[in-house]
Amino acid sequence: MLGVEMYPSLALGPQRLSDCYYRAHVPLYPTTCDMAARGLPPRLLQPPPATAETPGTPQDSVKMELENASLWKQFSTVGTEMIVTKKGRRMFPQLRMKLSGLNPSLRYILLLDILPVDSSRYRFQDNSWQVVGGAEARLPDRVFIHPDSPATGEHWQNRTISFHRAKLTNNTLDAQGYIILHSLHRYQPRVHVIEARDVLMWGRAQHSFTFPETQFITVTAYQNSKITELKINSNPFAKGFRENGMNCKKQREARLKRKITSNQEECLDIESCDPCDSTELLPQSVEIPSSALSIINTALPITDSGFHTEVPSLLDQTVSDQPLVLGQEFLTSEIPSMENQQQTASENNVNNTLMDGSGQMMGLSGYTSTFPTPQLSSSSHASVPLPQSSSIYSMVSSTQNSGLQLPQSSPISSPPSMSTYSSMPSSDHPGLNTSTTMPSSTTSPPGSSYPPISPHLLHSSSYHSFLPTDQSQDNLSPHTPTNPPFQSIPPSSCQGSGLTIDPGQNQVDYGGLSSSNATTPAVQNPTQTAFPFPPVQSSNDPDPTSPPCQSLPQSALAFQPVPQCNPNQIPTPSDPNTTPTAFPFPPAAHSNSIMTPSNPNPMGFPFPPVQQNHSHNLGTPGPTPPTDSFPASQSTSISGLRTIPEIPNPIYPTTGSFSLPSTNVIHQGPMQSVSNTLQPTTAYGVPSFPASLPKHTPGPLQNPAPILTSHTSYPFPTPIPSGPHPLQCLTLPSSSSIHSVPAIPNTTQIQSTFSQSYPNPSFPHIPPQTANPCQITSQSFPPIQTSSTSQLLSQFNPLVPQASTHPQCPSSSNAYPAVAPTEIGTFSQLSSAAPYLPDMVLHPSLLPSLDSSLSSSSPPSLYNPFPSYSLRLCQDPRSTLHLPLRHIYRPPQHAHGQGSYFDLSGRAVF
DNA sequence: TCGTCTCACACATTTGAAGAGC
DNA sequence: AGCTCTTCAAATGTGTGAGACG
Repeated sequence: MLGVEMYPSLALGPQRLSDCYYRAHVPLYPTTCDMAARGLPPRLLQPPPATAETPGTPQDSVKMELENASLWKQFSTVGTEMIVTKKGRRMFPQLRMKLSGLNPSLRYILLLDILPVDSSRYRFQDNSWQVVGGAEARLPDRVFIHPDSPATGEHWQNRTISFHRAKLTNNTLDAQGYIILHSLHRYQPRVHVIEARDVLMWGRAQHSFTFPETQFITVTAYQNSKITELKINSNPFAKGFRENGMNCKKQREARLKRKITSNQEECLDIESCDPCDSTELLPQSVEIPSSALSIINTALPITDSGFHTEVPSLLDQTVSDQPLVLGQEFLTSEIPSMENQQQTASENNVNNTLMDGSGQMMGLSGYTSTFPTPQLSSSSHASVPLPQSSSIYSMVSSTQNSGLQLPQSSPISSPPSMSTYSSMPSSDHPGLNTSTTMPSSTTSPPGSSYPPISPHLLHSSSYHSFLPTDQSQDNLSPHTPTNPPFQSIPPSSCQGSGLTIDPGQNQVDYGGLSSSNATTPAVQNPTQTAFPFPPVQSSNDPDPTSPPCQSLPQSALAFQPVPQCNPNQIPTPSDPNTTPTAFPFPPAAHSNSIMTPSNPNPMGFPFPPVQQNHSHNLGTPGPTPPTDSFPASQSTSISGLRTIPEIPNPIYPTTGSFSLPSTNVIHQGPMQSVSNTLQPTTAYGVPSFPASLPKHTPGPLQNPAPILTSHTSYPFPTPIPSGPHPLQCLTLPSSSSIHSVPAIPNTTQIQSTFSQSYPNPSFPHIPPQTANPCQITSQSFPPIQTSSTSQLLSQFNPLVPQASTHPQCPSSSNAYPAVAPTEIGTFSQLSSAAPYLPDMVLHPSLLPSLDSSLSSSSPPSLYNPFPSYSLRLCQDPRSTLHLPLRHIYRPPQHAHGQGSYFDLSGRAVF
């Protein structure tokens, strides 16, 4: 799927990369879809189970470690909150990771996307996060392309990879290319590593990694004072708010007082107009401030605010013996190093070390006590200790499938180290559970404060990598609902979603996600679930509007995320300190393992656990490597749909289509079988839309389903004769996307938007005329897959065309909010109009700089900039892919902006 | 009334340009 | 002329609190 077309910037060179944003039009969910999404259980989203990996693939060894895992864990323990603003806000902690196992000589592109964990909306009440309703319509999926992309494996492996440039916004009309998220929703960042051997050959191998501890809830203002404290103490930019900072509470209050007093004085002066009076007043005014200060000083410590004395300044902290509530000590110490730079590896290490230590501290009861453990409704949840170490996971591991996994949880709970965190079994996760039974669940259990992160997620290291296996590609069609994997789904249950949800139980067989309530013990046992279930969910879905089946909801997709963490899969490193390694998505086999839902987050993530489902995945629990890597799993990838969906198999299916992880992918052919296996796995998997989608969407589904599947797999018409186009193969599994399935955005819109809005500047070279209308017929455009990435990919695929027609997909970019299926636009405009037909554009100047680019942390480029990659916009005359180019535009950007964003959504950005 | 969001604010950090020195 | 280093200003990032909005 990925190709130059998709990421033209890549071809162009580093600068371009940084500057360019790609917007794929992925239509927002159709309203119907949204609704459906809500209904869907999180599980649906599970990652595709890994199928057997191709043993030989190098990819197998690909590992990703979250460098600042300890910091993330600290936040997750409390319940990570990320500010989203209209103007865009960076994430903190930053996503910093290290990659290993890449072929040094091959080029890869790294993508970041953020998936909804569930279909719930949260509210911070009683010092905890509780589900208060269904998630809002899914927003257009956007992908942030690491500015260094594409870069060689050597490049990526020799430095810390940071996505700090990525920004989050709640502005649905964002034109900056930032990642659009809803406030008060829970998300899971996911990183994709896509092999780009050649411009034309992208996506041959795809790995997706997710780290449970990086889950967060978006907010427009911090809700939990603990998070505020952590942020202030950890983020260099917030240094001013530290106790010793000039902008700390004391100082601010003092200033305020002074201000007030001065104002008063002025007023007095004005009123009195008596100089004498004013002079007299001065003293008072002066005093006031001082007094205020004194008061403040005394008071501050007491206050909850982060500024307490408790929070030592960095210096203090290091010195202070006081136990930090949240492990502040650690943070403080860490902060400096971290922040300052972007991090040299060494620094990172140091930081990590520190962090780890902090993490441990956090684990301490002390902390936990502070933090309200999520109360489960009834029962208790075993508190889950934070798993600092991967080890926790290990415990979980393998269970089987479906798991219920609850058992797993048990293990988790036990971990001594862990702070008392109640971890909900993944299944428990409110959002996830769709089951009707859950209703209660929907209401978040009072106790559950933060919905715990799904266990698997918790693993710090977890990750799912999807290896694109051949199968996956072909098989997976994200949307294909019917796919075998999902077949299991009872009609009653959200049919559309491929997920099988046990209506009664709400379980979704679907892969790992599963969580049918029934199945999973946790689920069964309400108490266990720490997380409030999202109201939305399925059957019970309160939302009248949402069609039952449709429920597919994005949310479902969103949920998926968790799977990855499948404890089983994840090796739990014995050493807590060890940075979690992200593993590639577990092979299908894992599925079993994955699901260990129970395991709550080792981390103790406050978040309600995502369901993992995993049943499918489960399978492979066994081997869960220790935290580290799971190469193998990848191979199986298919299962992984979610995750990255299917990655194109290395092998490249003849078709070349890149299947998106989306469920669709799964469905496809071979996949079916796979799917079965996969489903369970899903840890993370890309949610399969298919199921849901198809069913729900009336029209589209029919064909669409197939089509969709195709989507995912849309082949790229690559020049390469042999196989499917690599690019095609790339599927980003946006879990969500899948759901969304979106309709393909209207090409017209897209075109117009892009071309017009972002005309050439970025791509001057491309001759407008070139645009080949034919290529991109609206028709040709398949409905966009749910997953953004996938969508993107799909879009690129020339093959896709058929899909385009899909009525089902609500496409239109317009849709952005939700597009009615009918609305789905054609891309006709694009085709003809497309300004960018260009065949190839070479940007010699740019090329060189690739590596050097961006990331501050990153060292100079190690390799020559893709000499071979000439900028070829439309390599394949046949391809319909031109579209992508159009999407690309140079972000308005601010100077520093680096990194590229892909907007998967169909909406035009402006 | 409550919850949520937006905005302006002050401070800290980062970045890049300009200048000086070699 | 070219390079390196330092300085400075601007841009950017950050949390806070007041106010607006529904």
